[in-house]
Amino acid sequence: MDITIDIEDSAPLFAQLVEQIKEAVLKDKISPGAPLPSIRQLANDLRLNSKTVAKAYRLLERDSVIQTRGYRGTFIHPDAKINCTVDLGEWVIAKLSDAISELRDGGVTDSEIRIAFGNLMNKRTI
Amino acid sequence: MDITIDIEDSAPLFAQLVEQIKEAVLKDKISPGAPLPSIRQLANDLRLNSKTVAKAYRLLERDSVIQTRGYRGTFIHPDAKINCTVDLGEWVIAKLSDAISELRDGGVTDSEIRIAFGNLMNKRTI
DNA sequence: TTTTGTACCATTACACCACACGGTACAAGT
DNA sequence: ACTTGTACCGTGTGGTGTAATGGTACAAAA
Repeated sequence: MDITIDIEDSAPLFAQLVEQIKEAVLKDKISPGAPLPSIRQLANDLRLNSKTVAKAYRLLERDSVIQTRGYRGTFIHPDAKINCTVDLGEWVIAKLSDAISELRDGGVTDSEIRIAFGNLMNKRTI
Repeated sequence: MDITIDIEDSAPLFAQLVEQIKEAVLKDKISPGAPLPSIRQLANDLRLNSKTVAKAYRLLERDSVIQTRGYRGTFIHPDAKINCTVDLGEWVIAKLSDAISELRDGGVTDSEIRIAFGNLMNKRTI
C-alpha cells in the first residue's frame, strides 16, 4: 500500500484516498479479504486528520469496496474489483441532468432551480 | 397601484415586487391591458435600482402576467389572472424532489448530490 | 430629443457549504 | 489496557451564488 497525498492537488484529500485505494484494488495490489490500516493508523502515517480518513473509508464501504467489521478492523470487500468499476457518480449526474434539462426547457431560471434545490436539500423529510 | 417595499423583509426586493403585482392582478386592482409604470419610473418611485425592477418585470413576463411591447411600454397580459395562479414553483419542486429522493435512496450522500448539482449548473451545455 | 426595454461592464455585502481540522466519548472486541 | 469504528461537539478557510447597486450603451418609437 503506497498511498501518496498531495496537498497541492485541487482534489479533496478524502477523494485522493478513495481514488488510490480503488486503484490499488483494480491493479491487484491488494486482494479481497486483505486487511487495511486502521483509520487512526493511516491518518497518522499520512499526517491527516482521522476524520478525513474516516470519511474516505465510509464512502468506500458504501460502494462495497471495503468492509468494516466493527472492532476487528477494515478489510477489502470480496467483490471489491467489480464494485470499483461501478461509477455511482455517472448515474447521479444522469438523473440530475435529466431533471435540470426539463426544468430549463420549461423556462425556469437557473437561479430559481438553485433556490428550489437548496430548499429541498435542507428539509430532511422529503 | 400601491406598491410597498420593505427593506427589512427577508424576501428579496424583486420578489416583493413580483408578489404584489400578481396580487394586484388577482384582486382586480389592475385590469388586463392596463399599462404599467416604466421600469425607470417605478424604480424612481420606489427608490430602487432599475435593474431590480427590470428583474421583476422579466420574471412576470416569463410567467405571462405582463406583456412588454418594446418601446411602447409594459402592459398587463390578457390572461394575467389565469397565469397568476399557475405556480411554476410547485412543478419545479416536484420534479427536483423526485430526482433527489431517488438519489438518496440509492445511498448517495447529500454532499455528493450538491457537488454534482453544482457542476451541472455551471456547464451551460447540458 | 426623450423614453422605451434591454444588454453589457462592474462592485459590494451576505450567506451557505465543502473541506479539513481538533477534542471527546462510546460499546465491543483483542 | 489498548484498539477498533463511530458519533457528537466545535472552529476556520475558501469557494460560490444571490441580491442589489452603479454606469454605459443600443435600436426603435413617440
